[in-house]
Amino acid sequence: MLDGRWVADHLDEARKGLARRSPETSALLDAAGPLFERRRELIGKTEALQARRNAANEEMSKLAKGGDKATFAARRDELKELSGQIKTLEDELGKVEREVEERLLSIPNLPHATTPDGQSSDDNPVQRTWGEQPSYDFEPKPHWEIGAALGILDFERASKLSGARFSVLWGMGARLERALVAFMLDLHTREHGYTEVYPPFMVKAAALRGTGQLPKFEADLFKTFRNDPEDPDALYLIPTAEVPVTNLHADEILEGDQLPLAYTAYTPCFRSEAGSYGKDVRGLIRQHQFDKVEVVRFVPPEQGAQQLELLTGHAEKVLQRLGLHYRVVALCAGDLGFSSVKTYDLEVWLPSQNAYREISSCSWFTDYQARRAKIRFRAEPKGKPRLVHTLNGSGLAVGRTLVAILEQFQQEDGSVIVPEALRAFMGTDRLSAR
RNA sequence: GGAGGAGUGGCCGAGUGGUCUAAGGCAGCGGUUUUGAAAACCGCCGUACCCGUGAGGGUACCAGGGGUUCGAAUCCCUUCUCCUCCGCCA
Repeated sequence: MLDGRWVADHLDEARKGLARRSPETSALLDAAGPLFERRRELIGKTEALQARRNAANEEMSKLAKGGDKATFAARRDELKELSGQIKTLEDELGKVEREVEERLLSIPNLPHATTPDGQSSDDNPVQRTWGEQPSYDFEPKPHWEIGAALGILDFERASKLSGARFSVLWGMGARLERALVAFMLDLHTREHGYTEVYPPFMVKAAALRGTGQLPKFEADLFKTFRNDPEDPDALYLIPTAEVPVTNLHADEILEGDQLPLAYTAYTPCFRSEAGSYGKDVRGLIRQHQFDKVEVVRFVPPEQGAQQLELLTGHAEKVLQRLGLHYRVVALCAGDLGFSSVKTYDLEVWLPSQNAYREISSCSWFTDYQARRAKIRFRAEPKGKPRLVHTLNGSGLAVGRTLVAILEQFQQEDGSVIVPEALRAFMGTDRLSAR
């Protein structure tokens, strides 16, 4: 979340920044100024009375020992009155603070100066393109046809088990999924310096609040409960490893010389995607459950911008090693994720759709997540704690990588060439129907 | 799931209603001493927020929330976490 104090002091600047996302967004600030003033005022009043009570307590302590019952009783009655006033003020202050907090939690981050203007994904400028767009002297098939013909992809049985938007991988399909996870984790740990993490796949609401999924995006999540759907301790299935991995350091003060911290994690991801029905109804592109290898970095604020380039490069390396043609776009302000100030999407080429499709999203959150999750560090051993900057990116979405491999490396006879980098894991250089 | 026990500052640990601003120790930082080091001694040593240009002042926080009281780390209720034993179990 944004710094409430900064927002109160820079309302115009904040409003301008949010307006780059959308006009409605900047309206979220309208009540912020007066509310913050009210908070200040209440803190002043409350603390003044609390100070009086503290002073009186000392006196009461002496009176209690002195044995002057009458004076004691008189003072006690006065103080009862004071305590009542304090209680009222504290309750009021609590209400205002909760309201400030609630509002701040639903205000998105301010787009970075280098984030391009624009309203939708159509306005995202292409930064660079890697590799040659492959050409085929036959009509390239969609991955679900290729997968069905190879006997490795099964949506009918998945539907029997779990309904729409689930999939079953068979045989070499399942193995390819596993190979991709292992390949990606190996690359990031051995060559890019990431520490591998295996986190829980279910988290508390606090973790989701820390990274920004809650309170605004509850509808996109799967929530679990035992008896009571409103149970405040109910757990959610993670929509991305970003959530458990970023929150690993919630409520911590890190030492400056530990930074940057770099973690990579494989997890399944669970998304309800309530708003997206009708899109990508066929195939593996949009599923309620999918695998992803994520990379997450905790860095000093000064390094945020350069670390985004570094992290994006690490995600790109996966595609490069696999030989998959892709491009990089910069998300425009209107298309930017809630917590991000700047995001690069990697888009892989899908010949059957004659389009580039998102396979990774690499974002810089400045101190927005760190403030929510209270992730701080000391630049100097004795220095004041400061908020870190967090970044993360998919490295990569595994299911979509599998899709890209099937589609880009498909052959006219229905077989699929296995990329060099995966052959040791797969034990073969080609997937064929038998 | 059942029965017990526990949750204090980076760590250990004292503290069961009023010198409250949490004893003491360890670790850490600064200094004295020393040719240097160790040891010893002295000092410092949490976080957030509010007021103040500043020096500084104030408030809150002893797992979380609520309550009793003039006053709570200390009593009561509740949630969570951890430990021990029993049951079940990949």
